[in-house]
Amino acid sequence: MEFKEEIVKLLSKELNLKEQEIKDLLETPPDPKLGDISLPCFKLSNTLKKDPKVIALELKSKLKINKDSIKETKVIGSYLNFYFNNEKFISSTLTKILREKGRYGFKPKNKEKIVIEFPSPNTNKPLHLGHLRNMSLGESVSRLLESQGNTVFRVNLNNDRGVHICKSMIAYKKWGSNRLPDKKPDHFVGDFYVMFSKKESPDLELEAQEMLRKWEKGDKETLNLWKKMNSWTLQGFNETYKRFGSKFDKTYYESKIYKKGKVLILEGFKKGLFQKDEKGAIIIDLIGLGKKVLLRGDGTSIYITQDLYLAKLKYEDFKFNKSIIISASEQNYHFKVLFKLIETLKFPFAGSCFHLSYGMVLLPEGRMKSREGTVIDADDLIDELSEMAKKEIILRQKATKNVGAIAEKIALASLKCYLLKFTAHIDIVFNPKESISFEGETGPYLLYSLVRANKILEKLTPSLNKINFNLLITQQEISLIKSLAEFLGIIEKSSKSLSPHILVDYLFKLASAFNLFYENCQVINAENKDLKLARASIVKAYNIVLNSSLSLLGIDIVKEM
RNA sequence: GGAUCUGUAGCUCAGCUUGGAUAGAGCACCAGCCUUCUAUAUUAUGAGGAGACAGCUGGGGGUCGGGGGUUCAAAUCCCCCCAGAUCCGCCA
Repeated sequence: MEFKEEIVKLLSKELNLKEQEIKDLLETPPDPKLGDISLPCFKLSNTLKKDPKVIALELKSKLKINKDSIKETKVIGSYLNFYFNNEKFISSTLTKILREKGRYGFKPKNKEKIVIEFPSPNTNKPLHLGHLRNMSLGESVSRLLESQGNTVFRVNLNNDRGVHICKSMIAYKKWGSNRLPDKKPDHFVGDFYVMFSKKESPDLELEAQEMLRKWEKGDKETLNLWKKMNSWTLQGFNETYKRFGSKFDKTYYESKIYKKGKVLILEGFKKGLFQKDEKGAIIIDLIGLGKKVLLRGDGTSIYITQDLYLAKLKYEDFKFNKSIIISASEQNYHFKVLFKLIETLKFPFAGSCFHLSYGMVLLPEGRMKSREGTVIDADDLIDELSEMAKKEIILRQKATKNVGAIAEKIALASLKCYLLKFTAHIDIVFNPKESISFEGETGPYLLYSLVRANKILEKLTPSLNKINFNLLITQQEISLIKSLAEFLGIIEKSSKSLSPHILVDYLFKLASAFNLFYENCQVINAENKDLKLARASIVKAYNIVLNSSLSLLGIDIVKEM
């Protein structure tokens, strides 16, 4: 990075532009033969009124470069290209990584406080594959934000009341014969939801609505059943959260807050921000978003009412600078309305809310539907992947100890990596077989390359003060080191744009650079001791960056596989 | 009908915010590349095991959905059209 800074400073003197403006102009050439950093001169030609080629040539002759860090400059086409002094670049990059270790790429604490809400499930059925995408994003985005110095609060909302909850309850009441769960308790509850849906009729629907009224009136029998079944579901959720590595700083319950949004709407109505329609409901006419009911004619609240209150509650609890909600793209419209409402009410956090929307996770067979029971259950899927990993390990006759524990880690790595490697907002088709393959752009591929690196480090420990970096001259060594240096820009970009896929994408490139190095440059059997140590320092640097990265993705590493 | 998103290699996707050098990966396909031990009458061949643990190289394959526009320059910006997904509920 200091190389780039140096170029920026030199150029800003010659071009009479701000450093940031220069920085934005600079790019990385598509081919290393074209240099390490390049300045396209097309835009400059607009203001300087000269042929871009001429500008590049003039700059080249004017610049007083320090040969110590920039080996040479070349004009190719209308580009002015800078070539780093490799020796200097290598030693400064590796020294930095080996010194900073796990802090490499991380920034010191700032004052930014960010609340991130996920996965906010309904408590009438177990977590499914969609929730896993939600949770993978939630955890990795949280960690990425923390890596850049922000303080992050993870919060979860249990949607634990409403007609959908009553449906599971009705089915249990009718056909459950008061049984206790004989399986994972959230699955037990979910079975009754599916049962209800399969037998759904207008009468049953009415019964569910009637039960909701009883619940809201505080009917004891209904409340007891609700408490019992909800505690089963939540207990099951907690097991899954633990297995998947999700933790929350605070959990909200819809049942406790669903009435409280009312006041906010009524206040807004008094201020004349909202209208009443002919049925007495309070509505708002949002330009471009249509008319939206905020409070029913009978005075009861709806989804948007509660979400408005929750937004305010989160602000009161955490005084955040930024609030992120992770939910499926189906809800894009809902959150647009919510944020518009927050603006209309002029809440102090207006403009600081962000919906991180993710696309649906489809199966090769099509969309999952929980009411039809065609959902991919989260626990079952992890079990299945774990089993597949186990078979693979046994097939390869490796890791005879702890096969189960290793298989579980591989399964989770496969899953998380697959769910994070795509841009969040697109729909994806989940392919279990592809996700767990040991080849290709997969979690196991990354884990495996880390294992390889670690096996070398078990036999050789580089010590910083004895390394002769000048011995590192092969193409594979240099390109791996350049790739390691890119981590700084990647972690920043990935965090800033809330896009773990940028990091994942980079890791595949990095791992592939490492594999090339591994193939071509012997470490343990290197010609002499100095080269051995120098190369081991690259391996160590790789180990550091990959460890950090996997951790940022919420992926646990393995020692062997 | 309206809104949002998506369309890039046979398949799955990056790249689009901020327009720049031959449009990149992975999978699949084709052609290749280590050392050593064991089995085989021998050669061709090649099965199984081991290694710093399952690696690598090259190749073919593209109307960047279609059309128009802006620009010195468009996958990227603007407009129109086509196809798919989602939403448009006093459900959550």
